[in-house]
Amino acid sequence: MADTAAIRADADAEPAQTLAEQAYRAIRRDIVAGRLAPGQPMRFEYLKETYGLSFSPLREALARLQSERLVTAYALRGFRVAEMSVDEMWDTIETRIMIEREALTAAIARGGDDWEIGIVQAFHALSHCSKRLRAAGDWPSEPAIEEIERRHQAFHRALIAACPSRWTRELSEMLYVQTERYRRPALMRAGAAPDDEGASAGEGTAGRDIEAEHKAIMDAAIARDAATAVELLTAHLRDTGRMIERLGIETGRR
Amino acid sequence: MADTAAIRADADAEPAQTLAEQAYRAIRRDIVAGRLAPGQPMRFEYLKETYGLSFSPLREALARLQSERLVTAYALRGFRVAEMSVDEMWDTIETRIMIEREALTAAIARGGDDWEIGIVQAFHALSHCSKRLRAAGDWPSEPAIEEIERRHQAFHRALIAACPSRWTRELSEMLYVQTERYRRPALMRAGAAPDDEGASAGEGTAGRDIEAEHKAIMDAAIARDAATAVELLTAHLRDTGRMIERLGIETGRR
DNA sequence: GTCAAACGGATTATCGAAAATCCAGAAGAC
DNA sequence: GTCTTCTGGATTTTCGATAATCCGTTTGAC
Repeated sequence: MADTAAIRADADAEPAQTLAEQAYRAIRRDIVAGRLAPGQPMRFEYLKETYGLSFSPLREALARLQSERLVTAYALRGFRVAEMSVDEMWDTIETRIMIEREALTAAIARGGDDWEIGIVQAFHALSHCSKRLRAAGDWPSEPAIEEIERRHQAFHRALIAACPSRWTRELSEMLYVQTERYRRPALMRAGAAPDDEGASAGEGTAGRDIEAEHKAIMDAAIARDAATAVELLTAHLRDTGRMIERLGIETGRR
Repeated sequence: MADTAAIRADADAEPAQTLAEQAYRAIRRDIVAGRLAPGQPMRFEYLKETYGLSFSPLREALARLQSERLVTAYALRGFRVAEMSVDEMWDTIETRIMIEREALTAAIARGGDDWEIGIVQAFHALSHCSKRLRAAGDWPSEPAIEEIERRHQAFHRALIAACPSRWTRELSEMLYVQTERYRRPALMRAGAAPDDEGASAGEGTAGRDIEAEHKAIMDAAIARDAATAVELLTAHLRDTGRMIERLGIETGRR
């Protein structure tokens, strides 16, 4: 059944059982969303106030985020939000491409019905959500963006869900978060919803029809055309990189 | 100059500045060496006694190790040493192969004199250390094994040191540690030094001449023969996997 | 006899205070 | 005038105690 895939589609579906987990998710969310600016020192006084937690769970959260390169630790001088740069972005994207090519190939070779259903489902969930956002017309709200981002991640996750290698899937996940950290603030600044089609040329997405790109990848994957699917995915990720590069990676301080 | 490479060759060269860092390294070392058995619960009472530290730094260390999949966290039920299995081993090895193929290719394409010198240096350091160990004759001591393992890692790190992608290098490092966790206890149990040649067939290394394998990889790399180097490295890692599989992955409880 | 609820011991997660460390600026030596 | 040393305040790191949670066992009901 597609149950598992559907349930797992929403990342962090399970409630946070400990404050440390809660802190970890909240801080990660804020870093990825750009609410915590790159290089910004993460003073405990500030974190305590902002997240309403005490030292211990915050420290544990930062320790974990350090391993994922979202924060940088300076011994005896605290933590800072990890820096961003064009070079790092390309390194992240190219590494992600390397891993996801492998993952997608494996998924196409081994995916069953659940896998196909999961992809179609995730695609439509994303597409539907995206349309509703465009229909609303005005500037998208924060929660709306959060939701569309979750669905976007769910789609990319669904594509490789049938890859049997746990390491490959988890590394993909980690690098997805890293790239989202670049993509999302760039698009926000450009005034487009993160997954908007950008019908007007010269806009944030520069005339790309991202929904169509997703559909093409999905179709190739389900048609078991690994070579095409992999090339389309690679192009999709590189195009996004170039787009971000055009829009600039500086993020708005708060 | 090869200075940086030489200095960095010894992992964890810099002294641990905080107790949390110290705890992190010590526990990681003990897990990889097999002194902490897979699945074993990591009770804080025990950890406090063993490492002479208090809750906070230990928790922080475990949080980091969790990200590297060396310990598993169970919400409100503490931590356990991560489990091991043949399937996980092969997943780790194949993922490492995927990443290191890319890394080695890039390093061969871009490596300069420093890189070549670093490899030769690391190879000889390992080989020298290995010989001395064999000359000693008797059962190798723990510190001797630790040292040879450090040099072994340094050699593999030197091979890809010229790879420009930081993500690729760091993921290699992480997966190296994971594979060492399988390789080392298996070889120990077989009664061979971790990098022993195993001249007697049927021994732990089953007649492999590991030093020769390393030399062949090194020679191909320095000759800038990427295709050969990559195939040799792949075979080297897979052979090690098969060897571990033969020796079994159960580790001795303490 | 089987099942569910409740108790008690053990363990973890969290907190807030205490100790250690760092940084910037002032005072002093050359 | 430049460099070194000292000092005070801010910040991090660490600790031990407290509160919350879990698990195995017993008790009681049906």
